[in-house]
Amino acid sequence: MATRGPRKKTAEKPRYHHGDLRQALLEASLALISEEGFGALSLREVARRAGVTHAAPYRHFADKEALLAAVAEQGFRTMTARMKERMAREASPDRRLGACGVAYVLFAMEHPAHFRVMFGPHFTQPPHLGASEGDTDAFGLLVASITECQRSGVVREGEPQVLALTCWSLVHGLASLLVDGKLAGSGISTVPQAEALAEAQTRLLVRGLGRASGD
Amino acid sequence: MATRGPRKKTAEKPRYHHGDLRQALLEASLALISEEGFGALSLREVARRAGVTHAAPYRHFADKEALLAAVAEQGFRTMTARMKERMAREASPDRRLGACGVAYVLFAMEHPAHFRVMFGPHFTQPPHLGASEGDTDAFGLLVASITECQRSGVVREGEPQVLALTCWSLVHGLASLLVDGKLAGSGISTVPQAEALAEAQTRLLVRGLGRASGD
DNA sequence: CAGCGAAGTAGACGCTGACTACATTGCACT
DNA sequence: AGTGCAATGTAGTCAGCGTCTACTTCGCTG
Repeated sequence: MATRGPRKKTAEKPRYHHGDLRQALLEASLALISEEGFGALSLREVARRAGVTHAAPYRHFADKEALLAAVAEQGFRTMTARMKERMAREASPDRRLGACGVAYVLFAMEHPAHFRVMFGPHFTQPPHLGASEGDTDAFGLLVASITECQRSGVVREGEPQVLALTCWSLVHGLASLLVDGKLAGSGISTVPQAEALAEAQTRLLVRGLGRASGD
Repeated sequence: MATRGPRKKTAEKPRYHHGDLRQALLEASLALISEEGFGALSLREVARRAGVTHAAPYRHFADKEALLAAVAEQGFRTMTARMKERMAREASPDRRLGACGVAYVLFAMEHPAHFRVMFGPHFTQPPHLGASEGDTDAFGLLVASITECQRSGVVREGEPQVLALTCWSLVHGLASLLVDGKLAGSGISTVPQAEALAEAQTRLLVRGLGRASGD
C-alpha cells in the first residue's frame, strides 16, 4: 500500500496542497493504531503524521468518528473481497461456507487495526454489515452461502439468517479473542495457528449445522 | 444495587470522609457507561458523580486503567458466579455445558457495561480469564465442563482446552455482537430473545462436538 | 488530647477534539 | 490571459481530559 510523499501514481502534479490528504489520513490512522494501540489514536497525531496541521483533517471528515467510520468502511470492503476470493477457490458449498468463516478470521489477524475500528465500541450509529449493499455486504455473502448449502442438503432446513448468526458469532468471537490477544495465553499468536484453529472450528460448526438427528 | 449516601451495612459511622469512595467510583463508572456510553467515561465525571473532586480517585486507583481493571475483575467474579449458578440447575453434563455458554451470553446482556470493560480494547496488560485462579476462572469452569462431557461420552476426544476455545469463541462472539447492538438490525434486542438464540447456538455446537463421524 | 497518616481539595501542566478567522492555491469561466 | 471563487490548509483559541504536586481536613492510635 502506500505511495508516500507527493502523488506519483497517475501523474506527478500534486492535485491539492497535500496531494490526497484524505487517503493519507486513513493510512496514518491505521499505522498509528498498529504501532501505538487504539488508545493512542488522536486526530492531532494522525494529522501530524500526514504532515499537516491539527485542523486540516476537518476539511475531509466532520469529526473523529467520521474518520473512523471511513476506516471501517474501507475495512468492510477489504474483508468482503477477502471472503469472496477465498470462497472462489473452493468447489463444494460446505467448503465454501467454511472458507467464508476462515477468511473472516484471517482478515482480523492480518488487519487487526481495521478489525478493531470496524467492531470497536465507538460509533453512535452502528456501521451496517447486517443491512448493507454491494461491496461491503459480508453478511449477505454468508447468508447466500448457507442457502446454497441448504439447497444441496449439507445444512439443515431453517431460516438462513438465523443459522448465519450462529456462524457469524463463532468466527466473530474467535477473531475478537485473537485480535485482543486473549488467546496468547493459550499459545495462539501466529497467522497459521489462527488459520488452523479457524478451520477446525468451522468444520465443527458445519457438522453441527448438518441435518438434524436429535432435535 | 446501591446503598447510596453514608454507609450503613456494618455500622452507621462513615468510615472515611466519603464512606466508601472506592466502591462508589466503581458503581459510578458502570452507571456512566450505561447511560452515556463507553466514550463518555472520564475519571473526572466519575469523580463528579461520586461527589468528590477530580483528584480524589487517585487515592484509590493508580490511574484510569487501574479503575477499569477493578471494574473488570468485579465483572469476572459476577460472571463466574452466574455461570456456576446456572450450571448447578442442570442434571446432565451436556446440558451443563450449554448452560455455561448461555450464562455467558446472559451476563453480557444483563451487564453490558461490565462486559464492555472486561473485553474492551484497553488494558496494556490483558486481565487473565485464560490463566486465573479461584473466583474469576470462568475458562477453567468451561474446560472442566467439557472434560466431564468427554468422560460421559457426549463429546469427542481431544484436548479439552482446544474444544473450550471453540465454545468460548461462539458465546463470546454472540455476546459481543449483542452488546454492540450489531444484531438489533436482525430484530434481536431483548434478553429472552438473546437467551433463546444462545440456547439454539450452544445446542448446535454441542451437536458438532459430538463423537466424530466424518473426520 | 496530641499528632500522624490517610483521604480529599485546589491548582497546574500538556494533551485532546472541536471551532473560528485567515491565508493560499488550483480551477472554471469569461 | 486573467480574475474570482471555492476548496484546501494554517494559526489561534476554548473547554475538557488524565495526571502530578502541594495543601487541608479528618479519624484513629498512642
